[in-house]
Amino acid sequence: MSSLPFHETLDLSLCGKLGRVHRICRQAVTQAVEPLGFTQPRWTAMMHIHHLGEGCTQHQLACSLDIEMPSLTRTMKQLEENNVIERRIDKQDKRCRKIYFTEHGQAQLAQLKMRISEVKALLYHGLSDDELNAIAHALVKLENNAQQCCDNISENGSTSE
Amino acid sequence: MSSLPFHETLDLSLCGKLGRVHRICRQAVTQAVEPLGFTQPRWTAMMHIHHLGEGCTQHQLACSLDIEMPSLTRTMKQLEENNVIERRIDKQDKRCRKIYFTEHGQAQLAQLKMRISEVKALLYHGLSDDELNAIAHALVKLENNAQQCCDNISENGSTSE
DNA sequence: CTAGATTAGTTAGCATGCTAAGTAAATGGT
DNA sequence: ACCATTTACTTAGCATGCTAACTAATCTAG
Repeated sequence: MSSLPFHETLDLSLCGKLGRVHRICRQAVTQAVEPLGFTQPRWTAMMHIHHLGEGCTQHQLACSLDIEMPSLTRTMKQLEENNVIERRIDKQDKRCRKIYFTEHGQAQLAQLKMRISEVKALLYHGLSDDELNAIAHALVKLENNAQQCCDNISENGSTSE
Repeated sequence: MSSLPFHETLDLSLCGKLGRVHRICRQAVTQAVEPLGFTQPRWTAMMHIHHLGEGCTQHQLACSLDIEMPSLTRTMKQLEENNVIERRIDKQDKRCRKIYFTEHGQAQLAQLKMRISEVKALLYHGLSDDELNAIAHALVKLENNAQQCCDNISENGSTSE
């Protein structure tokens, strides 16, 4: 059963497996950081803000997170309500809202980084760097193929001649 | 940038990458079968019913799909409304609803199988069997690690002594 | 300088996973 | 035989992604 080649295994659950692993990994991290008041989209946003640097715009953050603006808007509101970030309208470009950590947010970030690295160690346990790299590259290929797939279909879908 | 080892790449998006690839793959398949009236949960369910054999129960199907019953209930209703399946209460055990394809459903299934195998070929383009197997095994490990992670936390969370 | 296009962000509402809590049937202990 | 538990399924409502359509600010032509 479990010795089937990958493409056979996935015959019935192509996307399913990815989705399932995604959900369960998300849950693992979420459980670890829940006591701090963070859900997955919130902690992910925190880490990316940290990475981009304070003062980044929501647009930059959405690109970094690879999600759409409306998805981000919701998370930003929550983080603001929880008093971990604040958004200040840019003086130069009044459309932009730049993101900063509050003092409380800084402290939370430090906690987050610790907990996340702990969970990450658990998740990656028994997986060599080679395996991790293999997954990463295969995922990138899959993503690109799927992207092309979508593009082709949407082109041919409307202008079919 | 893209030459970072996997664990570095994922530092900021641990679950994110999986989720993204999942979403884009799902979209690729969905676009292909949309003309037939199937969304991802619907076509996946169709394939699994086919695999389990007509007459399977919703519970069996949910296990096969690895989703919860309420998620399945919604999909079953939709498939029934679209006249591709019907559910008959089991004579032996009146709690169970056994699933059968309608005639229309049989025809749709044949169409589905064709389209899906086409998309699958596109998605797997450029990925060797070795790579696919590597991904599959790594995903299984990740899933198991995450599962243990969740279990540990929920144990220690409440009975902490 | 003003009209139209672009860009940043929001709001509204859909899709699909989930959990919690309900119903109805089957099962099991006394 | 009857009450408690378990099982199959449903309903209600949350979480987090999305798209479509909006506002407000900026940019670009003329």
